[in-house]
Amino acid sequence: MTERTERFDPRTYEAGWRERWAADDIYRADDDDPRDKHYLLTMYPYPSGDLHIGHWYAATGPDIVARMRRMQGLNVMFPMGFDSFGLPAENAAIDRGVHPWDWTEQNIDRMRTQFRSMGCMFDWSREVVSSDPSYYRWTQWLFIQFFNAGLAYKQMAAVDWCPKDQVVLAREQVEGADRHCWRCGTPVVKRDLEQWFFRVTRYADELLDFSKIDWPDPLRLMQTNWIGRSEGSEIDFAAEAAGVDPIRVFTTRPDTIFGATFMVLAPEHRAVATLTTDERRAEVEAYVAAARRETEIERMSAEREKNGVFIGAHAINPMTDERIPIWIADYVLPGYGTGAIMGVPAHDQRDYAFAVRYDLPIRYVVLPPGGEAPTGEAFVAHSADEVLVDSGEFTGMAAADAIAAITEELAERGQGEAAITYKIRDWLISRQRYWGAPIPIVYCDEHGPQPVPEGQLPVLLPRDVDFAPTGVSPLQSNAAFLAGSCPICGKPARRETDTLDTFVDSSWYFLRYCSPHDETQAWDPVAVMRWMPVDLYTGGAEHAVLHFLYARFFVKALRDMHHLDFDEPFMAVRNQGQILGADHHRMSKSRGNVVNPDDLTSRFGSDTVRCFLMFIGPWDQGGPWNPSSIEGVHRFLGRVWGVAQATSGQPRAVPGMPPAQSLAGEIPGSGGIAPDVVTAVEDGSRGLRRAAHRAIKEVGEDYGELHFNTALSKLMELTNALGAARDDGLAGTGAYAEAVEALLLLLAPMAPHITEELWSRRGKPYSIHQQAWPTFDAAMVVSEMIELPVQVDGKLRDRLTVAPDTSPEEIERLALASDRVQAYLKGRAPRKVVQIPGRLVNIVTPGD
RNA sequence: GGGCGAGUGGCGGAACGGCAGACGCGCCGGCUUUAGGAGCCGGUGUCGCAAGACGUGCGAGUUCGAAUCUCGCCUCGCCCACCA
Repeated sequence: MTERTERFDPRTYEAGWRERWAADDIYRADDDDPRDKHYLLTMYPYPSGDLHIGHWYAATGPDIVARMRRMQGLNVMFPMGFDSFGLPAENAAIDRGVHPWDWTEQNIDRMRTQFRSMGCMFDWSREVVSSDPSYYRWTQWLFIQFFNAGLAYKQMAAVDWCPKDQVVLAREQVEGADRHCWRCGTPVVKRDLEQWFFRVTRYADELLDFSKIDWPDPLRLMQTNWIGRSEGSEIDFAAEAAGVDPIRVFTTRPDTIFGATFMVLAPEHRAVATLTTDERRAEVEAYVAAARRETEIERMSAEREKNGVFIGAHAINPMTDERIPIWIADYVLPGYGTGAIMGVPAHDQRDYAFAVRYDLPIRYVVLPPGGEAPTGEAFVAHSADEVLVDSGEFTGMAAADAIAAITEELAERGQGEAAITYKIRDWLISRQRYWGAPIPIVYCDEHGPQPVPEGQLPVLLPRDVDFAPTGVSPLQSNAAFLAGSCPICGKPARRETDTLDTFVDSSWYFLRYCSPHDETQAWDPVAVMRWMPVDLYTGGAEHAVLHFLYARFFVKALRDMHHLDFDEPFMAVRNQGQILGADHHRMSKSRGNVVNPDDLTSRFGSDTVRCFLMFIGPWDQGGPWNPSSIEGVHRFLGRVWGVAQATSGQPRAVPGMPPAQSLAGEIPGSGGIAPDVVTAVEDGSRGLRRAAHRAIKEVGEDYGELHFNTALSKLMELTNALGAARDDGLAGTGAYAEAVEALLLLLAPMAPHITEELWSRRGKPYSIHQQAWPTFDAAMVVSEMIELPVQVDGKLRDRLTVAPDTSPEEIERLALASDRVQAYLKGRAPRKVVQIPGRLVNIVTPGD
């Protein structure tokens, strides 16, 4: 008889095991553990109030890997914390009158509890909270290091301003064609403000080098495009007016210089004021003023018609010695290149449109060999066989060669040089809001901006402020906070009231995890040497040009300041996909499509939710929420529950079979099968063992590659094989026990509770999560007989069942002997026989 | 406008250039159950009684053999976008 087991009800055991794991501290990562370290990191979340299903999705993947690596004998650190500075806390305070401190603390408490219900192996003893003074003290210390190294500076600049959030934004935080705020979606405007920056641009070149790290291609590509390196030349165009400096332009196509028939300056270009002639001045000033008033959206729109104003002055084309008019136009951006261009309408679409509108000459100077100048459009091809025409001594030269030759010629004359330009700008880090780390600077009337002495850190964020957004920092409303003193002369000095961008906090939290309780330094160098760099970092791809860029910059800058001795923070990065709402939109409270995991776990238990999330599809893909198959995953765990507790089985409808019980104990379990036992049972147990060993091989590989969906499908196959084996009377045999134990160990990372429960019920030692990962026997993985497809002209026509070591000659003989093959050959000899060992045979007919 | 990625059953999705559709959902049939639910067994790409034919967005190509590689289209998604 199949014995009765208790009904499968995860609610009876899940919470109990979680409590025991926490009490026993089994996930603590010990600095002194002699085994090899493995640092697994998943992005710490913003404590928005409730854990949603996306948090589960993001955390379960790396948790599975962490658990497997631990079972494989590595000393795993898998920490968790909270990115707890930021605007939502402040907005909640404004909307609901809760103080940001309290709002944040309540949310963290709540989310910590919810996180624990997932059964993830986070080492909570290492938790960091970025809004805690014990953390931001060191964020401030880091700012001072950057300041002292010349990597933090304050400058007046035209910056992006979000009118709704009343705060400046970094360039990376302005998104989309309509230039909107990354947080609230409001279109940004330009403002001239004095702001703090980190000098990211100094690291532009090194940030382009991904050779030491294993990151997803799309991520590397996005960063590369964002950094936007362009190689070209800077060229001086002499101004016609006497006593005026030449105007320098940047171009990637110096080979087209003979076609430069005008010059365009950005309206903000500093030469505009001196070059503009008196009769053009009124119009020019009006245009400049209008350009400054316009929003970024209006200015940057590509669809917009080009417009500009002639400033009355002329420059000299250094190659043709022609006089060319100087214009200003807002399609030339002040912050890129030199803020000035040579207008080559024949070879640039924008210049072409501008020239057509203002009737400027268009001269084609680079064409395909033997080609003719197009009419009505610019020729912007970049193929290698373009050739210069009408270009003086360079006529006939290939464009690629001309780029170097013309640049060299200009360099010899002292009128230009090869140059590299980047799109990336320095990182704007100051914010005019309350809930962030105060920038540790004081302003002395005599000594200017001075860093707060390190011994006086942290500069505490005062509780008592009016944080209604007014466009100036709320900290200005607190007189006591404002009153600092100059570290040089001791006289009263006003404190900086801007706070740091929260991306500064997250640019180093992975370092703090290494020694989170160190009160004397940002990190203990020994601990950082022990744990860093991160072996695998997982998180959402939405941070591609934000956090990933900043964190790399931090590590490289700190290395150059001799605070770190490695180049890259994250050796491998993988992005999980996003779980969308059932309506295929991003989950958001306003859409009402947010899925709350608490409801699901109370119905199905945490294991089912974990497995279901991993089964949805490829982890890096995500997808819309569709809970219809969660029942199937729950049923699977129910089958695991059943097969793992079967100690004997009744052969089902197999006439003439001896009772299964009689076999129990006779089969030692490692291949030594009693010779006289019924063949069917022998085959069954060998097949079961093969299934188990295959699963060990493949599930381990899949976990390592983060292919959780296929790993689970293979665990389902093993479970189904166990179910069939039980029904064939194999429960109680050694092979059966081996397969059940393999199943439990392999499933443990994904479903930690049920496997612990079943492991314990089998009388195995606590904890399954501290057992060694199973190993497979390669010989066990191969089948005794394989089925070989036989194709005729690439189409499947028959199958052969042969031993894996059958010779090719024998396989060919068997294949040609097939009636079905002969039906297509019609007595002729094959033209060719293709064999892929172990895979298939293809017989090519002579054809008609 | 530029770049990147993806198109496979009713659905989520499998498939080192080698048996397309693993695994699961759903559906159909059966067993069990007073019923509902749950469970178990079998079936399930399309057309066809069958033999068989046809099938991975469309069209070409490479190959003995293509979902997979190449080229050209179409559709969807993401990123960047007057970056000289």
